[in-house]
Amino acid sequence: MRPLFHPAIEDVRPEAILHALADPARAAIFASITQAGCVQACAALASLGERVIPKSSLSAHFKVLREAGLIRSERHGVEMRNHSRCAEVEARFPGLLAAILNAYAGVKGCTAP
Amino acid sequence: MRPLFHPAIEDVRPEAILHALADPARAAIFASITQAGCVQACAALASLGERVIPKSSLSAHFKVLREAGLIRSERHGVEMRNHSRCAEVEARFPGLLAAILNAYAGVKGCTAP
DNA sequence: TCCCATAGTTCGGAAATTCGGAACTAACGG
DNA sequence: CCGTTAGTTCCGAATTTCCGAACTATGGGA
Repeated sequence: MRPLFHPAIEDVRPEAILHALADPARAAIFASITQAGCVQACAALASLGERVIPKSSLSAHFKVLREAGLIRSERHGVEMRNHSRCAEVEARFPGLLAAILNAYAGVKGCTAP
Repeated sequence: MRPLFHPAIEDVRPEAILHALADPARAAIFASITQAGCVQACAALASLGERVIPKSSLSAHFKVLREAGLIRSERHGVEMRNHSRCAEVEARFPGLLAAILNAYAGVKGCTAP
């Protein structure tokens, strides 16, 4: 259980970000973290949609987001605090995150009957 | 060899777009088509980077881009003409494509020593 | 008309990813 | 020291991706 790897912002690659956010579950997690500013990790996000995400999958999702450079995670007692790195990413790839989150937000409601 | 399936713009999902463009090769193909306005398909794009892409993979890439709603392909004699649907996508997801292509464009040169 | 060349597509199996349950580890609180 | 909470790791099953080989479609001669 090493100190968790976070890429430097200049090592962040666009394909990693797109891949990370190409999964609606991960995008929802990231959107939630970004909106809240700081969320107490996994347990709090286990059921964002209607689907319950198993712990192991959730852990993997956080790892993908972390290694893509989208979030920063640090242990705080028993739990994990996740911060969005959106300011850094915004500086490097202007408009990217806003456009992606916006795109998802736009279709969320369209699934209604 | 059916008439090729293209989703209606309102059926286009953000996750499909992100997934399609999360592959640098596909992103490069899409960028090329978008910049040129209309490109004579596969053969013309077989070696965008340093890597030669086999025909079957190229065909699969075009299929992914097409089914994500990013391009429109139509047969024109022996070859295929591919058009970017960026105007439609822009109307549905404002700023998305520009931000993504911009992000890729920004790091392309950073790989220099 | 028949055959060839060009441009893509489909098939099929190997390689790489993803998913999720079970077991494991870390950090407190009695 | 034991139990509980919060996450991580392991590993097998299911899915996806990759690419060579075979196939299909279209146009141009001879």
